[in-house]
Amino acid sequence: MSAEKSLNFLEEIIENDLAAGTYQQIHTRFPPEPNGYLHIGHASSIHLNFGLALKYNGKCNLRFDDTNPVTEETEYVDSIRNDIKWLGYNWDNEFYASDYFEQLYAFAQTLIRKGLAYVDDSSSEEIAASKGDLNTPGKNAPYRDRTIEENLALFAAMREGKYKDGEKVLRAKIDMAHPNLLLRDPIIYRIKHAHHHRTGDQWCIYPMYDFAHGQSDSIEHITHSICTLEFIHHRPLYDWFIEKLEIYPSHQYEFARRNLTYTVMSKRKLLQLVNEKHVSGWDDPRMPTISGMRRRGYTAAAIRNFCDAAGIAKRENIVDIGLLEHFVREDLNKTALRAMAVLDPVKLIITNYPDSKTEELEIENNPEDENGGKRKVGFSKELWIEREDFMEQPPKKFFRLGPGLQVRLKGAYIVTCEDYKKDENGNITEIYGSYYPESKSGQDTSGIHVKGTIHWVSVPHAKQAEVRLYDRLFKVENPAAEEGNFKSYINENSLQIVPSVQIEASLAAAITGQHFQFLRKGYFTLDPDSSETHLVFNRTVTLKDSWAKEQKKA
RNA sequence: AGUUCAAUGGUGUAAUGGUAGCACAACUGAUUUUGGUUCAGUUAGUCUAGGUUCGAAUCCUGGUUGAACUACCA
Repeated sequence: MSAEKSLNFLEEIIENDLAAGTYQQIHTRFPPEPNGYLHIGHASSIHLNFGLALKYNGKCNLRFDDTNPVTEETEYVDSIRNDIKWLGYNWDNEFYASDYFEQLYAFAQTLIRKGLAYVDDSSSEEIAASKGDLNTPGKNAPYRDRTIEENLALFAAMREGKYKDGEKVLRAKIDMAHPNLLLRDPIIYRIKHAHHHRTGDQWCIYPMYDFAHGQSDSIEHITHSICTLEFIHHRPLYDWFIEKLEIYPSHQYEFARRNLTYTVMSKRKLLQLVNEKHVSGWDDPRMPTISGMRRRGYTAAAIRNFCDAAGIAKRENIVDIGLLEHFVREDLNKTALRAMAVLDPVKLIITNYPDSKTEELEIENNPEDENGGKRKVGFSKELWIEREDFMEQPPKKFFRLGPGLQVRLKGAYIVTCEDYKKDENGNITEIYGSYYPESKSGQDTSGIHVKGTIHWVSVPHAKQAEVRLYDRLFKVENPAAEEGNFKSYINENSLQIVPSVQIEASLAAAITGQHFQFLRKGYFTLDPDSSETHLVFNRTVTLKDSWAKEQKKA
């Protein structure tokens, strides 16, 4: 009965391939370079590659594209593995491009033997100069016509470490006048006397991306090699190597990378934010990294649902961060335990409640979950309530406290505001009200109906915690597209620390990564910075607030 | 300027020559012991000019706009 979900262009290609019998089983791969942390864009690619394998009963490899020893580190490998698992995916095989260095070397020799590759002694500058430009064909290098034997010997000498970095390169012999600059005799091997995170000092020559990626796909019999749009110009080269090497014909398909409003996504820019201390690290809760979002309190399910809803296509895009937040709220609404916390406290004194009396009230943990159970919350004469829940001169539709106004205290009683006290600066210091004993939650016989319910924390029962409120990292929707440096658009108020928030006692038992909804205030999670004596909560996302909207209009 | 790719409500994404749909956002209203949730509803779109066709978002041609490509990065 359910409406059939439409296919994206890759699913269509796959279904056609499967139907035509081109493949019995599809095989995809997620191929990160271990030179940084994964972000929401990678999540999109992970969800795509692993999701396709799952949907079509295929396989998906994790392959680290580690062909540049100077940028890659084991630390990144570990974080990438961890993030993928956290997102809920398991790879069929874990491979490294560096596993294939010997094979890749042999492929290069094959190309030389076919007269399709040569060693070039030109400097980097000379190569760039002879490359031509978008409108000018390039010129052949003087070393282009060396004999096969000479090339073989020189390439072997390169491997043996006879030359310094930059002294020689191996180039594919294609066409220096090709309109696609990438086919103007691309460099396929370069000399780097550098320590590799896995192969150590075994090699001093390393294959370039173009000479490693397609061949790695081919070695692994990847059927659908999915990458982002900027590699579209590489596809002819990808195909050329496979054709000339006569190896398993993997195919490359490109989709548009996922951009989000109010953030940046390029690794280079994210690295700058980290290095220049605009954020506390890769896992700063404001970062669009998987680790940052996890710390912020986003759930893996929310991220997966987001990726699913946003879909994929081939056009440039920038998705509203609000869509991600929607799925975070949707997931957390179903699962997060409710609790009460007063961020900006002011005291409410219930004048007709006995001085020494306290009560243990039972309040539901999650109204969305019938089996969620209840918790005990202490109640007494003096309560903390939110400063913004009281107004001296309340407007028409203000359903909170003000002189003469009535509200229900969540899970407790209905109170009427009678009086309030101010200091010499006009700040409210105390609010006084009286309660109706017969209006107790769950056994209300008062017959009174109130429009508003507010949260509260009993003063003698309260614990304290630090709360970190996050706003968007940038002031503009698309910082990367703005004039000038993207960093000039950083929102300097993206982190607001509230050092002492009044929380209900049950929150003292919170554990890192646990999700809560602080009633009426938003979703929060315990930050790893917390200790036994000092609790720190991150605000994951606010609740939707139609009152705030109403006020904005006024 | 060359090459390549793309263009559907504010945003993202469907419709595969035959009723332009879905989600988010926005806006109404109802329900609500969270101004949350839930429910009902409203607004809003095929870049442009031609062509093919009984019929075009879809195919063709021109234009416009955007993106990518000139790293010994991936």
